[in-house]
Amino acid sequence: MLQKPSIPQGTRDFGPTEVLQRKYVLNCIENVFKQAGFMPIETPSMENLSTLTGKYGSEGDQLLYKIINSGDFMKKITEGNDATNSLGNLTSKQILPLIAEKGLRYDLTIPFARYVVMNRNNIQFPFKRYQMQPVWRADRPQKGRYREFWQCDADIIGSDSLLNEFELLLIYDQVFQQLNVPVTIKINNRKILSALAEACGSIELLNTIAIGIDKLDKIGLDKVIDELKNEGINDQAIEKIKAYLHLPKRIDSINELEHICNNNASFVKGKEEIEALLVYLKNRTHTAIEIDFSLARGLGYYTGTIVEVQANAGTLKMSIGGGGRYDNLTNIFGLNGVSGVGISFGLDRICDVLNELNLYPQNLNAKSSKILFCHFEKEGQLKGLDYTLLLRANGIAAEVYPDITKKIGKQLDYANALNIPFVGMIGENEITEDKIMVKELISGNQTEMSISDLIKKLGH
RNA sequence: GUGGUUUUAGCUCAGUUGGUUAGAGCGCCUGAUUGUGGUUCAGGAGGUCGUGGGUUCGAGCCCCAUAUUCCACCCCA
Repeated sequence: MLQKPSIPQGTRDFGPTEVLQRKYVLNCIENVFKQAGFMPIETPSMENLSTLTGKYGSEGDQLLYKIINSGDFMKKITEGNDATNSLGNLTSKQILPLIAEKGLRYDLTIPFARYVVMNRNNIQFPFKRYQMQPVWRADRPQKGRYREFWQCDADIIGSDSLLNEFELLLIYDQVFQQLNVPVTIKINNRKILSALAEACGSIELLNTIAIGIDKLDKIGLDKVIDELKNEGINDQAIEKIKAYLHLPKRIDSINELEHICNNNASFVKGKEEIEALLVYLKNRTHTAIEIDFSLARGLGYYTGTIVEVQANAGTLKMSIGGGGRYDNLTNIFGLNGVSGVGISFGLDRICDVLNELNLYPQNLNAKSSKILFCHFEKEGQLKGLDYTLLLRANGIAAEVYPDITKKIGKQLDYANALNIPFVGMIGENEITEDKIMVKELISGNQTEMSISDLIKKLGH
């Protein structure tokens, strides 16, 4: 049965060019991570569902890919007393834990927290780790949004110091400078948002308010206010939020905030943290850093500094990186009093931006082979093979045209298509003279030379 | 998860109110050039029209289902 091949929605194949482009970005990020003293770890693609569920909010749980149990996965259901009758009455939510106990990881932070708790006795704190691996989300795909994508995370866990925040911002600064991507780094502090929520009546409102004001740049002030009213925020609180959102994106605004938030405890702490971070940042970074009190970020576990990176050029409006401080992430796994802070690079979106802005180095997809040996019969091919091995032994990448053909044009086409700069032609004359006709494809110039001269020519 | 959109040759796309054998450009192959490519000229191959049903004498075109693409929500890297 002939079947048209396809891949699942939201996944992609990467050809040689794309893989090389992705590796270029990965290398850049990894080098900066290493230079800043971070050590690599890797965790499995799948985690126990109990590790993943409930960590990303109810929305997040729905986006988790679940892995159906091996073997007779219906056993636990059919074993029930009134099994056959009740099966139809069970909801998906009730059936799920009976048939699936593993899921694909949704991000790298939760698996990291799990790793830290499991290895706490072998870890030297503060622990600086980086991790570059794919993650999966059962989201509906669109531009810049995939079901399988890579994150590159760096986290420092086991230290409260705001120096860590600074180090991570510096990593953003350096990576995007090296990649030549103009970006804006936005920072805020969850404690300021908590202070606002408290001033509006209750800390319970934090999530509602955060989600609302996070949309400010996208839908505008009026619509944000409308949404918050619909969520049941009272008029007095609305006035406070309005005043909050009217503040210019500058650190000076913090003084106005003091009044809006009644200078409550959360506010005082948040202000302290932001100001301490600014001391570190002063004159030490090149990227535009924006204090944006409307930045909220979705993931629920952040408790202090939050950060998000957006490209200033190109059409991608979504963030290409983000992170923040989480004080209690390891608590859920039974380890208290360990604070961490981390950032993440969205590899796929960064690659999308580089692609659109044409920021990849020119010769990235050039084949490493310097020369292709062409020939007309078996004898020439064998000669070319010996030359190839000799060149490789001298550290020069080379290859032989694999098929025997009289058509030299075809062999030249091949070299052209693959950006191999030289061809070495070996026919009857060359064999008897023990020479190679070396042609440079760009200029079309060709000269006959011995293999030792060729090694010298391509040697450096 | 909600609403819309896309799918026709290897690629980018035409295809009229349903009507003979579904087209173009680029690419590919062959030859002019039996040992010299990127130019030119001549010729050629390649399509179950995303998939499965239905309506019709007749469907690329109309209807239903499904997959996929992109977009807006939701949310997020």
